[in-house]
Amino acid sequence: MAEKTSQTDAEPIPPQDRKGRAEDIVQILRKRIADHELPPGARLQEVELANQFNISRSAVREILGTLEQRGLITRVPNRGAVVAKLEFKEIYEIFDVRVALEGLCVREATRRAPPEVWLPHIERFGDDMERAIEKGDIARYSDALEDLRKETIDWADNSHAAHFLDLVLDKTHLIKLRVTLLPGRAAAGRKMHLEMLHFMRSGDAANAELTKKRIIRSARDWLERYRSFIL
Amino acid sequence: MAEKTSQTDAEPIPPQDRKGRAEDIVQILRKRIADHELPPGARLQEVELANQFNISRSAVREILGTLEQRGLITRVPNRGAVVAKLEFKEIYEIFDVRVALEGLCVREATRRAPPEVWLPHIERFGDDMERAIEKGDIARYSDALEDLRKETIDWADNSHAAHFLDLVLDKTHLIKLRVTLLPGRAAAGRKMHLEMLHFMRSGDAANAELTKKRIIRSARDWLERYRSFIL
DNA sequence: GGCCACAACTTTGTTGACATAAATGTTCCT
DNA sequence: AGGAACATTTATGTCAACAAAGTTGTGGCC
Repeated sequence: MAEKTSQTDAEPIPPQDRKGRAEDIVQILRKRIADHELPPGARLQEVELANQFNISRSAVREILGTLEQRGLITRVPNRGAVVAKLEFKEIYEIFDVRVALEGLCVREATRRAPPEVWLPHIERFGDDMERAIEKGDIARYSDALEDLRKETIDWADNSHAAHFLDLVLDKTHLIKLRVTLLPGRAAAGRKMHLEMLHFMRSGDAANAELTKKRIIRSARDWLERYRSFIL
Repeated sequence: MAEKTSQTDAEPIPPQDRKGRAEDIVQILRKRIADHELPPGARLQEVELANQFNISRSAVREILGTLEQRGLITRVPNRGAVVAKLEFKEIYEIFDVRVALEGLCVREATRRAPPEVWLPHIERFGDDMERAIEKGDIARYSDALEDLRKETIDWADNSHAAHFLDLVLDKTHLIKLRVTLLPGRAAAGRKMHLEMLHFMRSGDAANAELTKKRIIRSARDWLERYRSFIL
């Protein structure tokens, strides 16, 4: 076995910046788990992580604690931590929660933001995007979607909803991507999002919310239809 | 100063039951914080807690970590943990989240549970309860409400929604109680819940959901009106 | 040859000591 | 007296060693 697992970071060890560093490492691991770079079932060994990030075992332990709270890993006593598996049922649970919370965020964002906020997004989801999707440039759509989501949550100004959405989106990040990649999904999603954005622009919070809910439910239906492909 | 803060528990220290014990202590502290037995701003000192529960400081540390994740305490570096304060804004945020998630739970519970499940609750919220409330027996109403909430969440069968509701209800537990104690609120709440229960009994998930949402929004309005009393 | 028992090894759990930062108390100088 | 610098105290942050549990490998016995 190799002497040491590669150290991602070999800085001169800042003196008392432990706290912030731990926070950073949580983000890194969140991303790796969300992207399945650490796939479900993968073991997270304390000493290995300690070496990898050049931190002490107790720091690793604390980090594992927060990842456990977030539901990203499960710890079995005396056996360590593994990346949590996402049960089928959980996926549907999360869709329902997303319908509720993202709907809330769209509604509130529509109420709070000045209408012109949505103009750049309407532009971005327009004809150019339609052509890009037709050519298979799904990443562009996905990026636009992500930016819109961020801005919406920002304007919704509800830290609790934002936090909870953060938690569930970590778990279903990859599934969301895969659904977007399904043939025809991006085109359908673009159209509906454009519709939603027009409601937002005109300040029609109720219809914006309904449309967002329809979008998420529709994504769930696509997942259901193609589930053998995606899971 | 006293030698030792009183030990709540002086068992012979079970051998390797650390994990479960820590979990218990989290529940205890959750309750104490929710009830304001530990009021906002109260300090939680590590050694003190360690003595009180007869556990090691690192165990306390882990417990404080989970309480922090739950948003019940805030930790400032090198200064320790204090019970988190609930800002005005947060209360409104939580009401909105509750409308979304409890609405979801009522809808799904209505869909999943056999209708007769709600009969005992309808009974319980009936005329007897009306008279009890008139006589000022608010506790009885509050208990019935709590049982209904638990059964609803149970039948809704959405662990994510249940978890998130757990988190926010810890924070607003006391406020919820105080609103219930406002003159007239319990009577109004009873009536609306009875209405909701009839929808649930007849399997009308959509109207049950709408009614639940109306109930929570109404509670928010009461809070707003009497906020100088409650906060 | 299969299987149980035992032993070595690996990994997590726990404890206590030490380091460091903030708060408090004290002293000395103006 | 007032205040700044310093010392003390108190609590948290960090680390490394030790203990316990689990896993794996080996050997003997039937």
